[in-house]
Amino acid sequence: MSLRLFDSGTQSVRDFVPLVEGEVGVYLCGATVQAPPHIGHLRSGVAFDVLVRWLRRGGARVTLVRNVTDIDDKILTKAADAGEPWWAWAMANERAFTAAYDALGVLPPSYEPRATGHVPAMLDLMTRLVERGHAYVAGAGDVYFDVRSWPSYGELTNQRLDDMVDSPDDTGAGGKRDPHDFALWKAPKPGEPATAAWDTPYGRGRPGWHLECSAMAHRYLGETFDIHGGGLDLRFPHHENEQAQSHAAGYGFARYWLHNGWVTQGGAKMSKSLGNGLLVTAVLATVRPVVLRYAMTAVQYRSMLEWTDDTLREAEATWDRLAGFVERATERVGAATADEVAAVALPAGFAAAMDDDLNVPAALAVVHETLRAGNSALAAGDDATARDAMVSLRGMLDVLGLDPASPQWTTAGGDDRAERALASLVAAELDARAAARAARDWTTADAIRERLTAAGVVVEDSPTGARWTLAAPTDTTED
RNA sequence: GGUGGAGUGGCCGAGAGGCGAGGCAGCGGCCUGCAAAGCCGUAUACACGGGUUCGAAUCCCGUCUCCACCUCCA
Repeated sequence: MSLRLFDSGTQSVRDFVPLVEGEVGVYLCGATVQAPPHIGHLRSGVAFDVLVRWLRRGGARVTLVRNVTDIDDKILTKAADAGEPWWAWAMANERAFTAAYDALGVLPPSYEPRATGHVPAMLDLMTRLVERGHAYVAGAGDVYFDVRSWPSYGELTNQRLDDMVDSPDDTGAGGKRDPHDFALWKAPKPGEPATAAWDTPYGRGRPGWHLECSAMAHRYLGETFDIHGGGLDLRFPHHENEQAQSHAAGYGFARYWLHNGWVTQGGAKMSKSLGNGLLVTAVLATVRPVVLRYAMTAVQYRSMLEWTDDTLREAEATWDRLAGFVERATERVGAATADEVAAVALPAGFAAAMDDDLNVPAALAVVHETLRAGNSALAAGDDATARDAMVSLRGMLDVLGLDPASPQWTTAGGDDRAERALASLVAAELDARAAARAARDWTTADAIRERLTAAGVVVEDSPTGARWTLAAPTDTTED
C-alpha cells in the first residue's frame, strides 16, 4: 500500500519511510555543464521528476535539490579550446540543460546550487575531514581523502579496496598515500586560468567533484536526508566517495540511494565519450517534446532504455491515442479543472504499480485499460462514464508529467491568431464537404478531404459531425 | 582480478512458480458512402542444457552471449 523503492545501497527493495513524516528531501546529481545535454542526461531528470510527482501526489512536501557542477577539468579545457571564459562556457551549457528540462516538463527543483557558489561550504567539510584525520594535504592546494583511514570505504558499492584495479594515471602520483585516495581540492594545473582557483588554508585550488555534492547536500538538506539519486554510472566512484567523506565527517547522509538506468543503443550506453549521444535539441527538431518525454517515461527507471529507430514513432502513436481520447472526451463532456485532476482518486492498480518501485510500465497498463473503457463509453454515448474515465486518465498521466490537457503541452505560445484563422478556414472546408456529402457527391467530398489531408489536417467523421486535428509533425520515415 | 546488470513473441517492454501485463506493427471483423478515429478478436514468447515440482519464463546446477563500473560520465 505504501511506497517501496529499490535502494542500491542495500541492493534491496525497502519500504520508504521518510525521516520526517510528510516531508521528503531528495538530492539528485545534476549536470556537469561541459556540453549540451543528450537524451541520456534527460532520462535522469525525467525519472526523478516522476518520483517527485508521485511523492507529492501522496501528500508529501518534497524538497528537491539538483546541483550544477559548473567547474571541472573538461569545462576548463573545452572552454580554453573554444577561446571562451570557462564560466561563459558553463553558463551556456547550463542554459541548454534548463531549456531541455523545461521542454520536457521536468518540474524545477527547489534549489539548484552551483558548485562555484558553495566554496565556503566545501571548505567547512574539508576542514572537518582534515581535523578528523580523514584527509591530508599532499602539496599546496592538493588535498586528498585518505581512503585507508575509513574502514568502511567501498560499502556502498560492495567493493574492497584491495580488489580494485589501480587506475593508470592514479598510481601514487601527486603525493597520494594510496592510489584510491581521491581529491577534495586540486591545485591549478599549468595554464589554467587564475579565476578557476580559490584560496584555502591548504593552498590555492579548486574543488574536487565529490566534495561539491556532499557539501551542497549538507547545506540544503542537512546532515541526514532521505534520498540521493543519480545515474547508475555515478555509483562508483562518485557516490561511494560522497558517502565516505560525509560519513567520515560525522554526517548520516543519504538513507536511500536510487540509480536510474541508461539510454542504450544496441545494448551499449549512450555517452559523450562514445560519441553516440543524441542531442536533445536534435530530437526535438523532429518530434514534439511530449513524445520524447513519453518515450523516456514508459520504461521502468532502473531498466536500460533501448533506443531504436522505432522508439519515437511508437511513443508518438501511443501518445496520440491518449491525447486524442482526452480531446474528444473534453469536446463531448466538458473540460475537467486542474483541481479535479489533482484530487481524483486514482485506480488501485495504478497506485500499486507506482508504489512498487515506480513501475511505470505496469501503471501504464492501467492507463490503457482506462483509455479503452473511455473510448467505449464515448462510442456508446455514455457521457458520465466517459467523463470519469477522462478525469481518471488525466490524473494518472499527470503523475507521469504527461497530462495531455496540461498547459505544459497545450499552450502554443500566447499568440493564437494563426490558430483562429486556420480553424475558420478548416471549418469552411468542412461545411462545404458536409454539403457535398449530404448531396451524395462523394467525389467533391473526397477531394476536399484530400486537400485538407495534404495540408496536414486529419479529418474524422463522427455521428455528431466532422472534427479535425493536425497530423503529427514527424513524417514517419520509412526505414 | 573485483563488483553489478541483462538475454521475453516482428519491435519496445512488465512480470518472477499455476488464469498468455501493456504498447507499437501485422492480420480478421464491426462501424463508415469510402476513409480516419474507435471498438472486438487474433501469438503454441520467455538464450541453451540438465534438475526440483502435480506444475518453471519464474527455483537449483551448469553453459553461452552481451553490457556496465573499478579513470570523466545521467
